[in-house]
Amino acid sequence: MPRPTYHHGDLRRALVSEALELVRAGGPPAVTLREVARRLEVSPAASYRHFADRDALLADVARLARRELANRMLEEVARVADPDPRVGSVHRLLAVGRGYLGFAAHEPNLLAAAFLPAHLADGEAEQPNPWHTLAAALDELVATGAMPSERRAGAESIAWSAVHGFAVLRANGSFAASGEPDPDPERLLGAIARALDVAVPPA
Amino acid sequence: MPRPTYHHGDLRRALVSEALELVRAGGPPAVTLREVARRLEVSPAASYRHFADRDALLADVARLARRELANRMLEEVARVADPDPRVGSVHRLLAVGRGYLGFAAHEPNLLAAAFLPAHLADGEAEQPNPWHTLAAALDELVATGAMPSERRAGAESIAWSAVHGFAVLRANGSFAASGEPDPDPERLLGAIARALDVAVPPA
DNA sequence: TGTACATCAGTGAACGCGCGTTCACTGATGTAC
DNA sequence: TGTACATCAGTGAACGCGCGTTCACTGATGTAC
Repeated sequence: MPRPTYHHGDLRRALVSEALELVRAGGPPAVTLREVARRLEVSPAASYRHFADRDALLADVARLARRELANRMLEEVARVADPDPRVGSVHRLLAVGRGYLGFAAHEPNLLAAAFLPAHLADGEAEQPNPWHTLAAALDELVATGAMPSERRAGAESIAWSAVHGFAVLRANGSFAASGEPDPDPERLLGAIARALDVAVPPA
Repeated sequence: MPRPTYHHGDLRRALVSEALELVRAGGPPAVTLREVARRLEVSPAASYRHFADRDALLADVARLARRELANRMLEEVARVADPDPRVGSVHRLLAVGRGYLGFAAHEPNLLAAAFLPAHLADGEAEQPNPWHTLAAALDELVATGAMPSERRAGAESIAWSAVHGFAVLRANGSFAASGEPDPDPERLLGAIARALDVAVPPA
């Protein structure tokens, strides 16, 4: 059935979300303007009414992917209910990492897309933002005394590296190929806490 | 000047090494059979005398990249001269990580290529091998008492994740984009040691 | 040492493909009066 | 409320491109006698 009207209504949004589906299934290289148009039953030239070129479309996909990642992290954080501020702050840090790893496990291609270039307009900030979510959790650790303040500087890059590397290596099958078939994400989170001198309270 | 003889002499090796140069400059997608042939001044069909298809060529490139990575790690390990076995074992672990990070910094595209699928024949093992190099360093730590043996299980995935994530995030500009412009690799290595409960002796 | 011939490693032309992008166009929408 | 017209968001055909791969071929090499 052809769409009822000549005009689509919300083609821009439809293009981005169809592109996101293609990424989900086949990674960024799977996004072609022609395939997106085909799925939307629209001519290949139609997308040029809304995006300058393929890269501009992908940039929007990347933003969406980053937003989904950050949301996933925040959901996991919101789950933490411990009333003690210090204990809670530790569990919130772990939750941030857990959200990242969970997202990566369910949507490996979306994680890859999140690292595509951004095309941000000047002064524009992405909200919510994975990096800031991590930074906030680390700040809270210092505030509650769960992490020594000397460990704060550069802590983002340590935590992020560990979690990201784990996600990538698991996704591309490197662990499996190396005889470490299925490493435990919780163990990695514990290792990160140790690296930051954060004492993990018993759950 | 056309090559002196109709036959090339060692086209297979030439194909792989030219492909490796293309990867070095532009990553795996930059490898096309036609471009490789062009640079070697050989017809596009010539490569089919030596490789079943493009993937088979890339698989060989991947092996070479892995070997270069492992060699870089081993070079760094060989630099460690500390006579004390315990102290030496710690420095050798750090050297393994330093080799990985150095390789990644100098050849980001080769690191990516190292993770392409392998096409290993049955029972064939790659030697030297990045994973085994890391595993050996960890074994040595336990043997010298520098790392508690309870930390040994799963230690590869922790160390590898941190180092790989750091390499990838630095290469794709994520740190820079997040306001952490230039995190210190040595700091990361220290964090890994802490995560594994390895006491780092003063250098 | 010389010749016949099988094998090997190249050639060059062609195939079909899907892509991004441009172009002149047209149908639908919305605004001014 | 109705009509004229500008604007907007699509169409469809075409462009040029570079790719992987196949095919019948041919020049060079090496082996048997």
